[in-house]
Amino acid sequence: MSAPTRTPRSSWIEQGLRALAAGGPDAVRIELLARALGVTRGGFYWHFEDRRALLEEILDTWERVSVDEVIERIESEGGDARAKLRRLSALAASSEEPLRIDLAVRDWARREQTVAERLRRVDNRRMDYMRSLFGAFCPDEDEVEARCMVFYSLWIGNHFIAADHGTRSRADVMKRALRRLEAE
Amino acid sequence: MSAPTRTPRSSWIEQGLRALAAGGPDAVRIELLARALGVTRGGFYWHFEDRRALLEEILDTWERVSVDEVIERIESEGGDARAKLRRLSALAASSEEPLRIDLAVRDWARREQTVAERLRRVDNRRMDYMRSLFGAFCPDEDEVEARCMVFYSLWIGNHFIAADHGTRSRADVMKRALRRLEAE
DNA sequence: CTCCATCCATACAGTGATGTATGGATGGGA
DNA sequence: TCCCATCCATACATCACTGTATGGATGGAG
Repeated sequence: MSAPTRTPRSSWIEQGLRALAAGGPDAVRIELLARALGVTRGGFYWHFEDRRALLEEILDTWERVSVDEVIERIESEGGDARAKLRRLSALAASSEEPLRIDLAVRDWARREQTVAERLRRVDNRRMDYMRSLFGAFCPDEDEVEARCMVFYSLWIGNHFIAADHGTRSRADVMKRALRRLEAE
Repeated sequence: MSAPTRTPRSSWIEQGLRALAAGGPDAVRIELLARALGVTRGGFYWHFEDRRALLEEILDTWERVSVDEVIERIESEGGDARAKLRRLSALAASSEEPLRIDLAVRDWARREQTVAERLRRVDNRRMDYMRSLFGAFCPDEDEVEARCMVFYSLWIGNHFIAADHGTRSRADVMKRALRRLEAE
């Protein structure tokens, strides 16, 4: 062991994730990351082969974290399936960075096959978790699948849809939309 | 009148929309559009002030067309509200260019205020149309709003979500998810 | 046939990024 | 103390694109 690694690999990845969340993959520019980190690009090419390699690692960490992060956060507080679903929808309604990364990756996946595959793995794992929650109080498997899709679509759509709702707030509309998903 | 306008304004906009659909706003590069049109950038700057101006006009045409296009297509074939909703969901399930533009704009709007405002206008007009359809057989206004949100979220989410559904097809799951929206 | 609106090609200067090469700087371990 | 792993700065060549300037080309109107 030696030298306290001043701007380690992980710093570049973290900054890259921030850039991805803010402006999509095209905003992940080494020059800009370096400026944000207060250094020049000098060290970057010591850590990474090229920009492509950074993008890969950014996706690696996203894929590794984005499922566990969500599930652990929900599971940690206990409660029954309905309570967990309510917390999950509350989490999905927030606009924190992890969620913004999620949306950026989702758009990115539309034009890059490799990204699409990662997204598929993430979505499948999250779906599995949701299936377990809905399955806890809903016996019909087709119905469970449909509710998962509605739930997840609301989760995503909430952030991609810009409509107003008259006197109602978005939160109210979401509440009502989610309510019937909890039925027997 | 004179000269048959070989590569008119509209050609640049159309090509721009294609690029936007395929790769997002960052893919709308004048150089590339010119190459795709078989000309050089020479004529571009005769038609447009700069790249920004093209982007504006691309959004203008998208905003002008993307609502009417959808509604006219649904209304033209008649039927009752439920039939129209079924045709609307079928249309939303397709993966044609207009829809891909829609998704690209949706992501773009997350980082550009002016784009977000346009999207808001479009989403509000579409929501109004959906309200009229659900309102035709659903008396409770809060319920109408919730169903609109679920419907529209499925519409959008269907393309941003990459999950599999075991033995079921996505179409089956969507069908089941949409079914209960048609209830009294 | 000529003219003019319309459009195109080319050349140029400039910008902001990528990736490479090289010579440090820095600080903990031996 | 000095060595070496780790990281940084700088300079360079290159690329892709933007916007400007200018001199055509083209073809219908008159």
